[in-house]
Amino acid sequence: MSKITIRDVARAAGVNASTVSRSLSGAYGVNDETRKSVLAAAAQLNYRPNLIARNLSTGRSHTLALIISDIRNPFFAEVARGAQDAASQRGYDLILCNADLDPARQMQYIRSLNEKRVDGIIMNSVAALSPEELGELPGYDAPLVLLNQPVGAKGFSTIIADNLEGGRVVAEYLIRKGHRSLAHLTSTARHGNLATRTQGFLKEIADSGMKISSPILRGEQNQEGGYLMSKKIFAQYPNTTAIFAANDAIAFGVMRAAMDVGRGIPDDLSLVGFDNVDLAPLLNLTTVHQPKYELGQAAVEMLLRGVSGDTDPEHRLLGVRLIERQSCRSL
Amino acid sequence: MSKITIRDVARAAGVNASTVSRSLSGAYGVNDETRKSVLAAAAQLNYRPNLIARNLSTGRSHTLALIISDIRNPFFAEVARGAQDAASQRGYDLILCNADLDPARQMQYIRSLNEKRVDGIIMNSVAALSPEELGELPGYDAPLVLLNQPVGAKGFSTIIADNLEGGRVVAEYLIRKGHRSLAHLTSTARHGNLATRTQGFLKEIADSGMKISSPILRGEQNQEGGYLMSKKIFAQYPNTTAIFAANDAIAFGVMRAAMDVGRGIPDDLSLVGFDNVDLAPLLNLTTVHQPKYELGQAAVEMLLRGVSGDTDPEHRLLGVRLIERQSCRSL
DNA sequence: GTCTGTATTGCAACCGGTTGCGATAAATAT
DNA sequence: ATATTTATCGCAACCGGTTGCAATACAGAC
Repeated sequence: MSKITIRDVARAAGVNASTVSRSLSGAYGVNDETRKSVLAAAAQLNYRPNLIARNLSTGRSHTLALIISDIRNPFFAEVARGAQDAASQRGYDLILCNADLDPARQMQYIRSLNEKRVDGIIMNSVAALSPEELGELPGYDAPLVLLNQPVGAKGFSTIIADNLEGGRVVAEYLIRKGHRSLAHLTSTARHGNLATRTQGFLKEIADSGMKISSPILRGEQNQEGGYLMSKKIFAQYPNTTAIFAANDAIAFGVMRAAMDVGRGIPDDLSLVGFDNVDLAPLLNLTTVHQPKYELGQAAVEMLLRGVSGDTDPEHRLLGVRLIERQSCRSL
Repeated sequence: MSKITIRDVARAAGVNASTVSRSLSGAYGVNDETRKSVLAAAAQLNYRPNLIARNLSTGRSHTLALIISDIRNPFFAEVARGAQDAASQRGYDLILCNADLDPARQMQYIRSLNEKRVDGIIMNSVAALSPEELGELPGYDAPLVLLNQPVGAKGFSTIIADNLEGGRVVAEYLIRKGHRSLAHLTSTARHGNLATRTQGFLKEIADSGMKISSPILRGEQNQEGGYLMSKKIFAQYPNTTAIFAANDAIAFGVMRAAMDVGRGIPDDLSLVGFDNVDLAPLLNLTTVHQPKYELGQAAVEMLLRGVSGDTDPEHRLLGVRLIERQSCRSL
């Protein structure tokens, strides 16, 4: 169809291709009248620039990429939306990549996206990468912003919510409510994000100076995992009065398990989640709100700062806050 | 960094750039030994092909795009995941676009994606487009697959779940359970997808030959909308025994409203949703399952069939099924 | 009237691949 | 031994833009 090139327009307007290019880009150095006639010719022919050609000569693709584990996780959906909005607003497109926490696939995406000359990449969960893989990262051109990565000395920009503070406020809240037999449901300690919440939680308990029990269980970080871990808690620590789930998905699993065994929330069990996903309000779950949309948005901003030449890494820590609903009671 | 071009490799291997190109692409017509040495030189120099350059000469970008309203809608997240998996498997990347049902933004994306020479576009909800905008669509190069679009004579491929049948089975189910005072909560009749569910629902009621009331309320197609419409139902049609929500989000709003006024589900009110999103099982919502992942997957397959030259439009209707949980009771 | 300065536009190279065609050499046919 | 086929590889154009530099024209300055 539209195989009209800049030279076709040039011929129609009776000028050189370079003049057309300059007219279209609004560059200084072209007479107003010629520009008018060029634009007219372009409109007349229904000319559409070929951005691939432009990208080749300018070296920028005006495309960013987001590598996450799974877009079906509402947390990432919200991040993706923030990122796409920010990108779109600045004239960039966003490529979506689901890597399922598989390091090999993450690296595969990194490689192919670099060959495609994307202008920047936002990547989640580098924690699972091997040292060799991490070492490979700086060899690529596209600037990288690490999402949900604790500040490291890796030379990359990072952005993350304040998980430490988040864990802390949960402990503070539950203690204030009079709970002394807590339990914490989380995932592998290698998952830095969740591990930091655990740290903040335990530190506040220790700092309180009170005698508080808080066994930690580890399982899958989803509903199913929460369900299974809860069952263990009910069996092994039957007098637990409050559970801190490391994310809302786990908390939902706790709810299901509690329903199964006839324990009501909050009457027979208090529960706090983390993330504040869309369903948390519906299920009346008290949880810690993470600024998910803002995470995606800010990640893009940092990336584009990197694109325009600013190269020294930046680290942002976004605030969190406890959203109190009706899943906890005072003892 | 990696500004090593195919000519650098050529120089290192002592051959012409064209030979390098052929060696790399595995094309017929290059001696095994020279290929070996070319590959060795490429590896040695850590050569990475520039796909932008390749795209320019071959005319394909190996990139697809998905235009939806909002990725935060779990329905679209699932579709997106299916689409991205299918694309990735075939060596394509997927650009994500959120257009919020805004026709102007949809068209803006279409235009810019075409300038970027994407190889195909999957688009949701063309219903809102004006006739002029619809008329503009065929002027573009990238093949288009319309998602959730009733089969039309527009010359585009379409893919959609069987909403008519979905609406029908809900009516059949509720009637069989003994309900005679129904209510249907949906959105604007201009939304084709939901409208078709309504059609199927009403037709089955009519076909049943029984005396059944079923007022229809229209509002926003989200939790908030469901909440508000439920309140109206409770006020205006207090003896309604069952509600058919046109999607799960609306149904969740109904749940919240019911909780507010102290009506239990299913004891005091039966409820059926549509979509079977992730949380439906958790909330015990009986609903109609749509093959969301498969919709995205199949859309990509259709698109790639179009890319390889097959141009006649194809229409796929994917089956749905009622998932019975505990949100309805028999009267 | 000549000189210098500025605005406008064209020329041609370049971005980094791909590919049709021709040249060369080696292999096979006659 | 010569003619013809076949395999391999280089040359150069091409994809469709961008951009540094030179050329031209026209202005005002002297």
